[in-house]
Amino acid sequence: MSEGVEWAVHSCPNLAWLGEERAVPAAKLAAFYELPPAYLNKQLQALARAGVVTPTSGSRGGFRLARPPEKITLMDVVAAIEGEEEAFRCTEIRHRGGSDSGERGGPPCAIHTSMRKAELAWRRELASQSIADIASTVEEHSPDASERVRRWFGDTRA
Amino acid sequence: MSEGVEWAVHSCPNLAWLGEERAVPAAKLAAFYELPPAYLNKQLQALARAGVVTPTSGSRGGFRLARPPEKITLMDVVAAIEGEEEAFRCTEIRHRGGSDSGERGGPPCAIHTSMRKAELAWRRELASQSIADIASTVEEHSPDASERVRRWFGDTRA
DNA sequence: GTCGGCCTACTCGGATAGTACGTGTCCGAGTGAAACGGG
DNA sequence: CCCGTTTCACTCGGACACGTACTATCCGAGTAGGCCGAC
Repeated sequence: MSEGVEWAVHSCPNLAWLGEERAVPAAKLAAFYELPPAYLNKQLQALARAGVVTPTSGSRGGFRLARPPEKITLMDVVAAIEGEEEAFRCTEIRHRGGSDSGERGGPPCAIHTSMRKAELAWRRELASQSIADIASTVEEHSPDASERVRRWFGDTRA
Repeated sequence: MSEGVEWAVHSCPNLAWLGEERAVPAAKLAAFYELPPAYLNKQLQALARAGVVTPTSGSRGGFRLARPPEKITLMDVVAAIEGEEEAFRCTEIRHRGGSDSGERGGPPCAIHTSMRKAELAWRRELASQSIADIASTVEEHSPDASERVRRWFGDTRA
């Protein structure tokens, strides 16, 4: 799995804490985690294309969450970066060479079915957890997290 | 996910139907599915390293299942090809730059925990399905599958 | 007829190129804000 | 003092190199089986 997924998921709770009315430049988020600014920008662009965040150009521009953090799931973020297609691609090799029984389609590919079943379990688990859940868990362990984030992103502004 | 996973998983039920006392060369399996022989051989080598199949050299050599198909899970095969490490790698970016609270470790990374939870659901689902289950499902839909496989792999031998 | 040795053909196994995708970087188009000047 | 215009700095967005890992291939080491000859 791409490393950009980790960056994108980490960015979201910060955007949530900073509120929906405030835009954060990719460069500032990158500085927060010491990441390559241009490359993090690329990942945020992918989030924007997927409708997870909304971009704003010009001065005081940046990215903000497109909807309340309760409505954004980990599945949304992962799908935005990795793509919607399933990881296991069935190329129907059972219909090739000596294994071909002649009839196309017919019974579904048992292996494809099994792999998809596992992948659906993964997707279901990711879809059951929202950015708000992540933010809550973090604040539960360190209650000053949101305040620290707000201060850090506010300091360099003044 | 690598395409080799599909090839490896498809190969296993065939090895199961052909019995444990009979070895099948990689080249013959490749011909069965019209795959690059040398490359399929590479995947089978990975299965051998993981202890899923046992290789045999020399004439009448090849690969056979290392244990009964009921004891081989999809997880075993996928892990043999893709590796044991989890897909989402947490690089602890939360402890870098302005996000660093000073204390290493401390509370577990909430994002890592959530991603791992989803991945465990995936692994559990894969581990719950054996090669024997796959073979049974296939035979349920087309009862002559095992017989056809045995005949095809036997024909070129005589 | 049987046994031992040799030879051959066949198999895996790892080392070696080619290619697609993820990683990282750069510069330009567009925009919003702020500064400036005139009314 | 207020408003319109201009300028400017800042942001995203897509186009451009680089590295790694998957894909594909080839050739050599090793082995099991079969053949041949001697006993």
